[in-house]
Amino acid sequence: MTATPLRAKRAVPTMRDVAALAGVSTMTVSRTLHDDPRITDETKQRVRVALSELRYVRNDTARNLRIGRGAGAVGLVVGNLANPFYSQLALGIGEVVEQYGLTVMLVHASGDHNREVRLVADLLSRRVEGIVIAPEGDDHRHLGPGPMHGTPVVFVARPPSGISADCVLVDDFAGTKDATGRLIARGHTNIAFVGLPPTVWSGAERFRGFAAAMADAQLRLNKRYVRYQQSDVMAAERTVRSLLSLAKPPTALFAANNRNMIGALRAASDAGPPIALAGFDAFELADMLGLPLIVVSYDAVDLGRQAARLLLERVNADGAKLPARRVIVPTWVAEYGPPGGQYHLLHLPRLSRD
Amino acid sequence: MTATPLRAKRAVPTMRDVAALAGVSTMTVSRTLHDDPRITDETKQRVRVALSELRYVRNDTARNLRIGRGAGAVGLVVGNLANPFYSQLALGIGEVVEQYGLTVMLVHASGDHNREVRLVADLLSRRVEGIVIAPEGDDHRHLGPGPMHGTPVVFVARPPSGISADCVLVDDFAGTKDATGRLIARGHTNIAFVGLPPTVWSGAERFRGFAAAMADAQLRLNKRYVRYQQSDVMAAERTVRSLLSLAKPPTALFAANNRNMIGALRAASDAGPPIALAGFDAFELADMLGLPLIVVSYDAVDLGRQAARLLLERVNADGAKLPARRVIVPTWVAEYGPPGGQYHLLHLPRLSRD
DNA sequence: CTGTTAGCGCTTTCAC
DNA sequence: GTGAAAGCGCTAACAG
Repeated sequence: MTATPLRAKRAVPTMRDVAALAGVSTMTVSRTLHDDPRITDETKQRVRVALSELRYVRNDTARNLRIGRGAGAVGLVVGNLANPFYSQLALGIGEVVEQYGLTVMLVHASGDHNREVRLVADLLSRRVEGIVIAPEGDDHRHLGPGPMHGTPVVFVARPPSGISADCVLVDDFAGTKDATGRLIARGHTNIAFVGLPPTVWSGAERFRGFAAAMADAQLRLNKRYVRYQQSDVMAAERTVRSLLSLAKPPTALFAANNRNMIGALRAASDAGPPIALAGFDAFELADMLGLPLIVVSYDAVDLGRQAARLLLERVNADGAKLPARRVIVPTWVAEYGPPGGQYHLLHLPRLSRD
Repeated sequence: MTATPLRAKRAVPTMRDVAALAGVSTMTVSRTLHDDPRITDETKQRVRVALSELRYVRNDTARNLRIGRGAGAVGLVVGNLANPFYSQLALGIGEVVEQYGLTVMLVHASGDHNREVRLVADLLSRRVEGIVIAPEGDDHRHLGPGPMHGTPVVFVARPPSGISADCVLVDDFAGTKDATGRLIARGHTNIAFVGLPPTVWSGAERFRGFAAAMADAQLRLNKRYVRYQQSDVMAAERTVRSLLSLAKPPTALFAANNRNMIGALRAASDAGPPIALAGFDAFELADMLGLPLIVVSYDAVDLGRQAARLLLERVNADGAKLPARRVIVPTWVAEYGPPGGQYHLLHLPRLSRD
């Protein structure tokens, strides 16, 4: 009875194994893999047989170390993967970087600044070629050229503060102003704003757009109609419920993002004074709710693509100084209403009915 | 993986630089980083000053090579990141692997088998510690122990075919059977099935659950009510529209996934014979549509967690043979209806119950 | 045409 | 307590 060695931790074959089997040196194997024209076809053939015999897979970790590259990956730091914005972003980035033989290392900061700092350091020690980040907060020192040792960083959705870097932003201001203007055009004057924390850039910009539309129409902002909070469906629902129970409730509101809009929808679906809704971020089935709705959309996948392109330009620039660039992704506004077109009748009763 | 050469020769300091600055050897730097007790506190202090002076970041690529580890990452191969199932999966996996100091390398196969084969080979050459995959098709040879050289693989949502591997599945059969049973309990006998291609496992299982519920109720399957197609909203919409225009249209249908359900909703919202809807996969706002709806849900984040746990056990088992395991994630059924409870009156007029 | 040498940045081993 | 040497798997540079 022969003691068949338990194949414990069968090591992945290296170039040495292939070379030994083919009776050549490792360099010949390496050159065969790169299809170096100087190697004889017969030799190549022998090597290829050994390669497939052993099912050789090149160790890119070792290769990258030798050729002075990093991990051959770009880091993507997102806040909340459950938000479709981030999955679309990842999609767009992956699409572009893949064409350069790079992959995406995805990490999830969960909205925690300290965690983000740790994760960025971690990506750095893994020697990613660059980082795309939607940063938390407005302390971006850990993303500066010093700590990053020149590893390129592209900001998405928020501009860098205190440091200089490329960024790709959404046209938060214009989108919000446009949508708010449409509420006003429908005759609303008492419009609430269910906002994000004003410390986050998009929150501030969207509020600015809201305020600009109001000012253009010579409407004054009612402070009791302006609320801020973390992006959270339940919190938004409570906020909107409290708005609706005011002595003089607003007749319309602008929800500063997807999550707030969903919360507003839930609150508005309860019995209560009717309210017209507008908000930032498209969401599936918006058109199927049978409710009058104004939605600001943008192409998050394209935002990812653009961010990846900026990043790769910088990676390839090889230390040459490019000026910091800022790309603004456009928004558009969609309006949905009930199928019968009984918009005002059904949902804006203050305008034509009651 | 051969692509455009990227050369980014950034001047990240190495241990040699730190050692030189501190006037010690690289070993002392290494030991200081690991807080080796044999190094004097004064020496450590000197090294630490140099470390922070240069903002040293360890090169984990080199470290992993030396200590015989891979990339310190797990590969995640998904079909369609735009599907929330995959983002939730990524979330659960990230949550677990991060506790072991690993990151997630995310790649996107876009439903293309050949692409998937390439991407898996690529992850392998990057020496990921393991792979979680929701594979396309039923040819899983590229994921067998031979090509993978023993790199652990965990299948999600579909079981391995032709090879043995761990997998985490959704209880497609039970969920579908339960939901279909509820349609039957409401008096429906003419029930359509808007299915996935029967070649995908979850498609087959969901159909099996549907058929089992019908058989239990001694109802016969009407072939004209059973349709299959790619998971695509517009295709599903067309399919359901054609079902509704049959001489004798079904009074209810089961949509085999999220995408098909959305398509069915769109078709059913047109003028046409009313139809009761049931389907697989939760979706946001299901409860807000004001439509009678039966939805099969499951916890995709937890599915990711479980997959990651199986994978890590195998990674840590270090070659010891574990038997292939199969975890089934449970489903539950939620029923939604219009707020007024006028369920049948509004949407199932053919029924006289209640 | 093919092989040898050296070294990417780190850590294991052994010497002092 | 600290350092020198060797090598993880690969490839650039130079031999032959």
